[in-house]
Amino acid sequence: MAVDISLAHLDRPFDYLVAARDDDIAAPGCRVRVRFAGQLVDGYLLDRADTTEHQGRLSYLERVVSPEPVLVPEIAGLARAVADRYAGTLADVLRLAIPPRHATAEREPGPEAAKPPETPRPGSWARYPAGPAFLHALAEGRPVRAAWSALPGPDWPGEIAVAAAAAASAGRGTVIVVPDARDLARVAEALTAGHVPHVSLAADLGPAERYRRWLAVRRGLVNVVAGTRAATFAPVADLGLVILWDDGDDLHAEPRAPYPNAREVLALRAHRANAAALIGGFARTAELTQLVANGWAKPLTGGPEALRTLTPRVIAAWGVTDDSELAKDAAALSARLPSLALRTAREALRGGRQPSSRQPEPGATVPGPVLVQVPRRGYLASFACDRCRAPARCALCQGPLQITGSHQVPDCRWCGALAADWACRNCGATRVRALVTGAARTAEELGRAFPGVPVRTSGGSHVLAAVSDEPALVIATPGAEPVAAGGYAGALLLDGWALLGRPSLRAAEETLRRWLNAAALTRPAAPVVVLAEAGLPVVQALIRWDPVHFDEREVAERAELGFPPAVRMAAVSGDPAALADFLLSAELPPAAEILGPVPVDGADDTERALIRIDRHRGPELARALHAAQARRSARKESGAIRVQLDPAEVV
DNA sequence: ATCGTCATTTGT
DNA sequence: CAAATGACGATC
Repeated sequence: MAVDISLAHLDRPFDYLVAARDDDIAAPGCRVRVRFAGQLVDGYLLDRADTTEHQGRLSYLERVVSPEPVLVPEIAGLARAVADRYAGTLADVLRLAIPPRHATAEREPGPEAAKPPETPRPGSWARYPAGPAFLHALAEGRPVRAAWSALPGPDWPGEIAVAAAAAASAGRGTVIVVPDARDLARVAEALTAGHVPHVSLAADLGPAERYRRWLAVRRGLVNVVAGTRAATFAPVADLGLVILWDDGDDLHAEPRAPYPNAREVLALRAHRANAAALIGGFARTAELTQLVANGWAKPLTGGPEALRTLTPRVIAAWGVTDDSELAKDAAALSARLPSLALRTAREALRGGRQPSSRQPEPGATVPGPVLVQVPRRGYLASFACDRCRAPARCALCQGPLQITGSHQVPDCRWCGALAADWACRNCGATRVRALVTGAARTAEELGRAFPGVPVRTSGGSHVLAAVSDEPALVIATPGAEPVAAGGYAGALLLDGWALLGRPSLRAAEETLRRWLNAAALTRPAAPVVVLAEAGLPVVQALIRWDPVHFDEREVAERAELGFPPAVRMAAVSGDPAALADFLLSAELPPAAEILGPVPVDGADDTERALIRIDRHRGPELARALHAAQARRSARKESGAIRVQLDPAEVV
């Protein structure tokens, strides 16, 4: 059996005797209680056997908590593999995988088994040249794996539903994971509309309802599950397909140990279960690009005709050679809203003519709501030239500037150099300004610029799911953009600097992801103004709606620099003495490179080291880190050390 | 938390 | 030299 103790040196099965009275209910997978080192602890029965390797005396199981076999073999194996991948313990992963028991829900018989749907029609998958073949493979139960670049527009939940129906028509189950509750509602609605029997495992269900639905899945009464990241481990019977939407969203990263990411777990799960996979979104991640490069997944992208007709018309606020807009904006700059953006919004709101050289869609001139994407509150203020608003960067290392504590002079976030006699490399001005652009202030300013137009806001604790087709300004932070019933008539992406200026390895990729996600909500050929320079590769990728090539370049660059996903990184943190001891005693593979340790900002007495190793030696590194944790926990050494593989932010 | 093992101390 | 004590490590 597996005991529920997350100490690395106890992360292995223990043998117990089963009393005669428990013999018929003690089935593999059920919850049990045992005396372990004097204490009563919970655990899961992994297996029954007639013999033991153990030399000493065996204890009896204290009791069988419930005969319900909640830990099915597929998940037991997956959880072990995830623990190994992330240098964590099985107990920690099982806490993420299996919901708390609810005895009342367990006694209920559950719903009747649903009958599988017919093979679905391809529908909007027909717009993808490889779409019909992909569905055909699913309906035949073949383990096809797709890196999906979804076409812009509202059809993706329906496409997910069709894929799940295709797998179901082959008698196979599907796990669908989306970032948040609003996406989940869309997918659940599409499944219902497509007559695909399913359960939705939302995070906000009460414990009873959550366990009731989860049990219906475990008991094989439903075989399509949609949910947020906790659904990654849903014990779907005869898994045939895993689906992950918007795999770059940081909500897919589990914040509890051992910090697994839904994409990695689902890819591992599909691989182990010989199931198909559909992973993607409007954007691409470096990790998914890597899976394509390895040959694990094949690209599934829209046809050129579909791309041409469906994508918005993206306009960068500043062209590389075009100073005329910049000159016009000189006055408007103080208001942070370039005249092009205001003009575009005005035309979209009242249904004006589109200044397009291409054939405008008839719908594009119909008035409608305009989406305005603004930076999330609490972003680190980034700095820009006071005159031309080019990002202010360190003269020595090109790092981003910041203002800390009492200093009036900005310093570099990367190398720490003071930017005392800073001069703009673009225009020569010597003053910097902080770009503090909160949603509330932008809303206020836009409201004044468009008297009589309703202003709706979505973000933070107040998130709108949808807005009507009436002309309105819809101000939203990234990830909180409401869906407009008939698509937005236009969009303004105002957070370019704040996003691109973030001191993160993923800044460009993440910026493109947020832009594409917002731009995908517009009508075909609707104008989208992005406040960034047209010459930047990330802006070009948006204009051409080509996240794949952008990301391929990104991955190649990261490989040259020795950044993930070309290498595997581990972050190890804790108090300085414990960390030093850990790093010294850990028998890391010789190829591992230790960076740091350095103090962690904002935490007293905590340091962090990064460990870098070739991607193929990831398993070795994880094993060594787990062994080092085991050594520490066996010696009851004080001061916890946190080990995190693939840390999200490697600055 | 509790138990067993093994080295060390203590009592004859 | 045997019994008592205690440190340590494993934990079924």
